[in-house]
Amino acid sequence: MAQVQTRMTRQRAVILEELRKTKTHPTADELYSIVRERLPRISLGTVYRNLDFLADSGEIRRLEAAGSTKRFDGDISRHQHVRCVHCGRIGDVMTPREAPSVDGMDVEGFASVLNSRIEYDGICQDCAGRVRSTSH
Amino acid sequence: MAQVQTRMTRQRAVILEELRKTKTHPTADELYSIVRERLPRISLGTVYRNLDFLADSGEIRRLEAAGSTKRFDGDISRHQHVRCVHCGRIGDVMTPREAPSVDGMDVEGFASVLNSRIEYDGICQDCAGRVRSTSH
DNA sequence: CTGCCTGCAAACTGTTTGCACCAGG
DNA sequence: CCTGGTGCAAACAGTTTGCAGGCAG
Repeated sequence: MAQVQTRMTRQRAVILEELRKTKTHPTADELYSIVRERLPRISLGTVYRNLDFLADSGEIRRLEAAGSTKRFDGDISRHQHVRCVHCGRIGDVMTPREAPSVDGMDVEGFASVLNSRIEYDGICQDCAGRVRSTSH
Repeated sequence: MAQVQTRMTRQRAVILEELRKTKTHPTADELYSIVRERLPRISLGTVYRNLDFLADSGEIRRLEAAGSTKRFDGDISRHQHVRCVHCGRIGDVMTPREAPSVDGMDVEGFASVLNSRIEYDGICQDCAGRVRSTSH
């Protein structure tokens, strides 16, 4: 169950460092272009592999958010997210409400309920501006 | 802004009917194979187009759930979902907790917060059985 | 040295779209 | 009829993976 071995390659280190530095909850692609400025020859596959690795080992968080593209967060402290319904961008909620307990919850067809989470939908400032100018 | 015109084709009717009949919150693909039993020549593209259409016109609900594959719900009443962390399957929560209000919520970078929703993670019975037998 | 990790490219999955024909109202 | 909807296939976007060589420890 524990990791057999871990190699801190330059790629892995830079990915982790840049993810922790940014506050934008980037997709793998976005992080790829950020990291490429420091490691021009890194491949997208490596970014994916390391994001998976880092998420599995608990150093970063895979966001369980709606939307087609996965996003990642270098901040693993417990906090909640707003997601822009137009572009999928994610922001941090500063004053989180308590998510309800799942103790004793019983759902048909489910063996167990592990935890709950509050998700917020919103409109980010960029999209708000864009909608105002576009007829939509 | 209103729909210009709407044609209730056989395909659209069957898709809507089958989606309302099932309780499994199917993906487009799953619904495709259900519908194909009645309309063997229907195309997957048509299923996607109609799911989009029906969701936009409010007759069905696109589930804003985590996971890579979109799922749809023929039940548009307000209720909450548990999602299996292994297979993505979705179940209905029978006794929903109230989702917190978003009045006056302010998030940096966001113009507005529209609504909140509680999501539950769980393990469905199928996966629970499978995990027990597999070493994982 | 050893074998985990990388770059590269091809493969895959889920979804969208262009086009010519079809059929609902 | 007329124009939205359909089937089909090709195109896309995001992600995963096989392979040969590279580098961390």
